[in-house]
Amino acid sequence: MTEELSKVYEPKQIEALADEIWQKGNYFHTEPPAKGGRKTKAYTIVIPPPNVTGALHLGHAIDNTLQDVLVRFKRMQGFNTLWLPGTDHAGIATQSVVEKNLKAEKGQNRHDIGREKLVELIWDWKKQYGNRILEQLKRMGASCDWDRTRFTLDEMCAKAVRHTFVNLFKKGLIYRGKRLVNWDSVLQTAVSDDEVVHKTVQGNFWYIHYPLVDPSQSAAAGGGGFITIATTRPETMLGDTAVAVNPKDKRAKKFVGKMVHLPLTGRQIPIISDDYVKLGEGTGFLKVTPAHDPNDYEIGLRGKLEMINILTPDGKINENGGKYAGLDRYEARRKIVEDLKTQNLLEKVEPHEHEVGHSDRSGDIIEPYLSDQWFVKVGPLAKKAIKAVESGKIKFHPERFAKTYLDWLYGIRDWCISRQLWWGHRIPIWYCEKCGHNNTGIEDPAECEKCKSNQLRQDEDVLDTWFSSALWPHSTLGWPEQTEELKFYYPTNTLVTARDIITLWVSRMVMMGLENMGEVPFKDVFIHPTILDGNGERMSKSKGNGIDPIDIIETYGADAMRFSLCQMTTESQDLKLPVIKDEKGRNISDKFDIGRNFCNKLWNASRFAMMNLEGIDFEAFDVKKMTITDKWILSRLAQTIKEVTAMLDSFQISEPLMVIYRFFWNDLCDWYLEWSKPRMRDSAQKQIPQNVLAFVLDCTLRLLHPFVPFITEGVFQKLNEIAPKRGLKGIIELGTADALVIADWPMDLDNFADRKTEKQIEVVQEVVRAIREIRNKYTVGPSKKLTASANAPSDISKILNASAELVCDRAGLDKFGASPKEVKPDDAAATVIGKIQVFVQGLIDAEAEIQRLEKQKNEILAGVKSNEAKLNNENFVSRAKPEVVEQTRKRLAELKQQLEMIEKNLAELK
RNA sequence: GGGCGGUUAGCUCAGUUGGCUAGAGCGCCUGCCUUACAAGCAGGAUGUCGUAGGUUCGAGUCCUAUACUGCCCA
Repeated sequence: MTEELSKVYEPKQIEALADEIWQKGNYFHTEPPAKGGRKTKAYTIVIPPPNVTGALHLGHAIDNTLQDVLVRFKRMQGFNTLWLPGTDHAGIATQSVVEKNLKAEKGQNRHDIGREKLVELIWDWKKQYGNRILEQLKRMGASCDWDRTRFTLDEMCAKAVRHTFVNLFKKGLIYRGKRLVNWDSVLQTAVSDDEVVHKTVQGNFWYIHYPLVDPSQSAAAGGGGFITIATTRPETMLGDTAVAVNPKDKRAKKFVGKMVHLPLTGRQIPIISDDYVKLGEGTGFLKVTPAHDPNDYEIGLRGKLEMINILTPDGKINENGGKYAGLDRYEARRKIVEDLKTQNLLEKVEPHEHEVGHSDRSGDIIEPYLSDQWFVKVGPLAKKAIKAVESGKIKFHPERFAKTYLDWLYGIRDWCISRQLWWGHRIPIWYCEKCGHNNTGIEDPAECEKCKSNQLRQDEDVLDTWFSSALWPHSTLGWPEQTEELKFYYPTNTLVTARDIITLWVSRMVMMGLENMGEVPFKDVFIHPTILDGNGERMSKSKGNGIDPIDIIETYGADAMRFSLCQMTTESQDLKLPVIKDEKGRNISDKFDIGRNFCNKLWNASRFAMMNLEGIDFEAFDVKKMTITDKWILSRLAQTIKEVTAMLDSFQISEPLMVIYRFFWNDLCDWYLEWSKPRMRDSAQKQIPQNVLAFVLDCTLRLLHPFVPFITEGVFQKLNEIAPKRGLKGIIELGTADALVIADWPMDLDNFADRKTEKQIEVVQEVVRAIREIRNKYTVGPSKKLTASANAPSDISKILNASAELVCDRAGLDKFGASPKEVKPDDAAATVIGKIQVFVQGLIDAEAEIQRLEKQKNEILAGVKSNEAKLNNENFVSRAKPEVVEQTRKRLAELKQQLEMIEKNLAELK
């Protein structure tokens, strides 16, 4: 027996209830047909694996809510639906968390305890905290197949990584080379371009004289025996191997081929020409430090210059820096500037604001650093990835993001995949100490494949985390094994993510998916907005403007959070969420009110239904006894189902939700429920509205379930108890299900679409609203019954008279009637809507009435004028589409008629 | 420097291929504790659609320029 539902929506209770049902039924788990799973088409999403070190933030909340909406929608549509969860080992982030703890707790660094011990500690940490974020996702209602949870460092993924590396290496697509990388001197590792954040800092331009070896050259040109260069990093001069000028620079080009003394070093370096030097910028002379600047590096390659590395891995000057060796690079800068000054080689110092790369991880200034790294030659892979999008095999939603992806791939550079870390997939390369050969293999080699020596040393580095993330859609399904899962669920269908990792992750998954599987990893890429605070700034811990989704769930409920997030997810780029502090000092936002209010309304409408469905009997329903309101709500429902289904299929989120919202609130609650109240109390006719209501509510719950799963599941369970069989006998019967999560998505109800009935109800609603407006103007209390009548053309009068009861009920009348001959009673307030005049009796206050009518008159007059202006314009009449002209004529005629009626009423009052 | 967006009510946002008096939610004002819901009900007010040009019978919508703002890339 159903217990009374609580008066106010209590999210905690219903979340626990729904969660229990889902867990018991194991509904999120799925198997491919070959292993006994549903024999329908597959629908697959792989989660963008959150960082194991992370806690849930609103970015995750929206990303995963949207995935869940799609997954629940598809599951209900009958697809064999898999949402595969997991986390990412996040190389640097995780290692530095554990290193920090080690430092704080024991004062040790990683070298003190060694590689093996550190990795062990990180695994311990992962075991303890690694599932936290997944647990948080569960609280949001994420319907992932938790049995298939993966980790980028687990055995399955590691195997895929190993195979990929070996294959690419054997194809010659992985190579080792000296390259300039972004060097983090604190973490002592290369970091990728994406881990470098550029910040504007206040620095200087130091103008330095480089004396010419043969000063007569300069004298001939009227110079002082030196050239001047300007630099923001004077210490790098220790590694200069040339000075470059633009070949078109008339003033400077005569120096090309000459030599200058490099101050403080005793070296001589040539002056060369290179197009990179911009004309008319700076002094015209550019110092070239190929080992410590990316542009200089390119110049160095072109000019075959020597590359001198002057830094140690921890950011000090090395032995190539002569007497500055051993100094920290900034200490060296100071000393060098000082020395230049004493030698009279420093011309001037100018303050200069410029962009400097900082490490996202340590905050240290990034040094371009020449070192041995492993690279993927991405050219051939990128080509295929470009084609996949250009050919339409992969589609971005919104479309414009394809450009971000393509632009990046067009200009792609080789991908540095080695990281000087201990946490990650160790690079499977073994150097032969004897012959120097690089060995690799699926199995660890015991001897050099070339010289058979057993003196092998494995590369110390690990792979970039993105290397394993790039394999995510197929590695998690078992590749390189041809598992049933891989065969059935790959390629996946939709990838849902934010735009900031289109290049880093999306493109790499496409490249690797095509390489390993010969097939794209997914067909649709759904890019959703980024959540910002009220000032349009990204939320972050350091700014203190972040909202913790768990706080929102505690305060408003998970459904309310999901509703609000979905309601805000439009195609616009960003999503601003003004942040306020609650009484506990937590960051929240009143934007979540909308979700909470909606859930409360849904809860109460459901309570109403439960209270009124006592004794419902499917068999007692009789189609012939349906009234206009029944037909109307069914027609509205049919339209809603149609729109919502189409919109969800095209990755719209906010709009379908608002379509249901309006149907549920403005049609079902505001009108149908009210109109059905008296019928429900009448045992002779209650079976009709009861069955209609149970049916409509059920369908509404199904439509809403992807968005607000907990509350809909909870109500659905109650509905199962009180009205086990739902539908309209003789027309339609709803499939029953133990749980809403696996119930069928509402089918098309095209047979119920009834435009004529909807029109009739619209007329009734308009009349009711007109009467209510008058009631309000005259401040008539809700319990006071009034009498009203209407003058309307006979067809409309017929409709109104047929529905007089409906008008009376909603407008608070005891009597209502309409006819084409109806005249305004003397004591009546009057108003006009379209062709209808409505008279509300017993309410005459000439003053107020005149005021009201004057206002209405002015509104209509404005319409008359604008329409007249159009029709008086000959060009409009001759060039606009005939139907538009016709419409305008009709409209004008109607407005004029209304105006006439109002003026007549006014005249009578004056 | 290159690319992609945004600018519509006090706030957050809709506005499909140009076409009735530009919409929603929140907030605001008025009146209601009407036996599902005050997290509610009924009604109301609120906009020179960033600016300037242009195309068109007609522009929030298309084109050009410009301002402010955000993000990505170099």
